Amino acid sequence: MKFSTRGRYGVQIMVDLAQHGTEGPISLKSIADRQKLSEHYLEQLVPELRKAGLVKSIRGSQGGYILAKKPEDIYIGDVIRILEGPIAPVDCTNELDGESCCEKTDFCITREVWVKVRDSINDVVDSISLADLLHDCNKEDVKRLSELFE
Amino acid sequence: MKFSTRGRYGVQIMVDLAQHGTEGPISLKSIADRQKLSEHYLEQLVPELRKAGLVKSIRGSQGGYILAKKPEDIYIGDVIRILEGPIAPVDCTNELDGESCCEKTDFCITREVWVKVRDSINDVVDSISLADLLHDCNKEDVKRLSELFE
DNA sequence: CAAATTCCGATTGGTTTAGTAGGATATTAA
DNA sequence: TTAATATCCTACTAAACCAATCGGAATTTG
Repeated sequence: MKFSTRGRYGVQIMVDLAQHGTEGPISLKSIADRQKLSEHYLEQLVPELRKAGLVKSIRGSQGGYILAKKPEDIYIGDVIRILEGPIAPVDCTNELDGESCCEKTDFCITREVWVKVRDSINDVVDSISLADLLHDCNKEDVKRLSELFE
Repeated sequence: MKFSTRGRYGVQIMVDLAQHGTEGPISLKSIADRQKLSEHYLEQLVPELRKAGLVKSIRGSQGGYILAKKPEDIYIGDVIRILEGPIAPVDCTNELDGESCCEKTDFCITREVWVKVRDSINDVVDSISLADLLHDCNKEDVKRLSELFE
């Protein structure tokens, strides 16, 4: 029960863009350097965020990416679902009715568990915006930075 | 973000045992037949549930498995964690402090997301007992059975 | 003893994951 | 106009993981 690197790196990319977005387009290279990730691998992920309308790209020299919306309007759930596909702890929770997948078992008694888990995860990630994360991050940054001088 | 078959089958096994547990030891073969699963594969899973104290085994002819506790005292979360390992959407949420894994990123801003997801999943699966599932199942069974005669 | 059953370790085929390789296209700056 | 910097795009690959299978050994009942 793990998120893959796609969702994790995706959130890191968005946070990085939010933190540096005031400085004009941010190149993948600079994100990869800061976050210690493979630039080439990120190249596979960011276009999907672009196609989904979460970031905009500027090609060519001095180009890069910027957020397509305010951090307040970008939810972590969207980032994760774009890169990982729908959040569904088991496949049959994706379907509208549980009929087609569950004829094997006793009327799919266990389905209730997976549906509740699915809804709970989606509720959490859909309740956290990029702005929420940044806000906490800044407070944390200040705290840790000040600790360095104690 | 999926549970593997280990957790899913594990819950199915426990539900099956709860449904038929009054009839003495239940063989894996009968569970595998009812749930349409590979008996040999289940053989890998059930011993782990036994070692964890969730089921008891009776060896030899006419042997099988029975629940080791009342269905009210068996929580789905335990079944899943025994078979899948700790529920942690990313690895670093397993650690007591986020220090050792997160030096790469900007003070691990994103960790907050994964911690909340982890806690939310655990809360859900730890709030559902085997008895809860059985209760819902029986109502559903009755409803569906009656629909067959309409 | 024969059948049924749990128990145990090794192996396998397939899929997924995380990344690499190599280049095409677009833009800027010198 | 040319060199440098970027995004963009399609393949490919090595390693890990998953789901299951295989082949038996040990235990108990009838």
